[in-house]
Amino acid sequence: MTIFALVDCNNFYASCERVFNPKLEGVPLVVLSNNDGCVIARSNEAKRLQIPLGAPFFKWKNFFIKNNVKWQSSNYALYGDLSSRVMASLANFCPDIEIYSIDESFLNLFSLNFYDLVEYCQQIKSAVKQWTGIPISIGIAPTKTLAKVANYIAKKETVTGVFDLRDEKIRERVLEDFPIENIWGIGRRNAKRLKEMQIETAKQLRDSNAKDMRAKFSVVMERLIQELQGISCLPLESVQARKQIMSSRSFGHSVIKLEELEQALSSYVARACYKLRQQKSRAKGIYVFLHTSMFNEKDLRYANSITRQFPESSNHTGYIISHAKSCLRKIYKPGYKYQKTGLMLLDLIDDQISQYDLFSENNSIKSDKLMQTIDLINIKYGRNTVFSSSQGITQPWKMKANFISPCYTTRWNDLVKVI
DNA sequence: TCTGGGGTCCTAGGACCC
DNA sequence: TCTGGGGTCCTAGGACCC
Repeated sequence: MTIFALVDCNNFYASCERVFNPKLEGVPLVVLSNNDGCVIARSNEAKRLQIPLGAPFFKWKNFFIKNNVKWQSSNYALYGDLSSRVMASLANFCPDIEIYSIDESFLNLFSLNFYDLVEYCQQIKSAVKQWTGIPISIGIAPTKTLAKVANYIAKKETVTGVFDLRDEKIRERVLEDFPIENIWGIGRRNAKRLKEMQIETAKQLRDSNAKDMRAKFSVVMERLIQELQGISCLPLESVQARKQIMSSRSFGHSVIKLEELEQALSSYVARACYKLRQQKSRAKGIYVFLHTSMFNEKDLRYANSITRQFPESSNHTGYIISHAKSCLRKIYKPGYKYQKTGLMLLDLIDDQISQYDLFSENNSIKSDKLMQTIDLINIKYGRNTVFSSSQGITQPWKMKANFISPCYTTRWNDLVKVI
């Protein structure tokens, strides 16, 4: 049996910015994507001003100034650190936890059912606020999909920030008013198809024939319908190693030269390989892509990609950089204004079971030690204290982040001083 | 000047095998 | 007139999520 709680941090990135900067409290606040491109998070005040998610900064800047909207570049070091603090706090209350994203967790509260769960969740909420400064909302229900619905209601319609959807009568009333496009797992495409079939509310979808819907859509839709009926199909999942690791960034300015593309790509490889080693995997292949801007109508466009298998699996930054660069040279064409390059590490396997190439001259034990040492130095003294020379020194292609907050919790020099 | 960066799962269809 | 019946693996593409 299961009783799920979905814990969701309210306006997470915006809330993180407020934790150490009280001036941002009570005013409309937005957080910008990499390169200060578009809005990716909004405080409630900003939502009330109808600023849409994805609003391009350069088009909205005047509006922001006029309406006294504050903005910040995104600061993932800060958000990642506050996220792990929130998750650690939650684990204190319920060890049965699945960290679903940077700002969401599912808890299985079944073994705590002897408590009044609504009251228990309110305790969780105030403890997390007190320990981390982050406001959260909690939805309780017998399935994950319903817990998502409950969370939605908790955010919109309650003062307490906790909503319980276990009671069938309450569920009936809520699902009746709940539009299908707000259901977890129904995207724009399927919402449109469902509406064409006169299915517009969660209740109508729940009462449709699951088997028929499976034939029309897929097994995903069948499971979703059962979840709405209160039959749990999606279990709490433990943390699994990623099956692929991606790293890419848009450039601060367009890039034409191959050498600069190589530097950028090498930096992304270094980042991806670090993540790869952290999850104790090796990659057997790589996918490299580059493209020009998709919005620019004046300049010539070009996009290409390439996939390559390695002769032996690896998590060695230097080895993978050399493959990535040779892939890049294959697809690079001079004369274009490139906007982005990146890579995906493919076919990841456990580093314990990897086979070394019998005929390779690489001394893997030695290079493993080297990588471990580099990682340790960079964890202790900050990212990129030691890096590969092919990443370049000046890095003219680097992203813009003109409005970034200090790394209050992860960099000694950025600690808040109390005077 | 200027528009993010990651991920997952499922299905259909082709190649190949016995 | 009239094509066997399984099975696996791989890939591309679609749909969705935060």
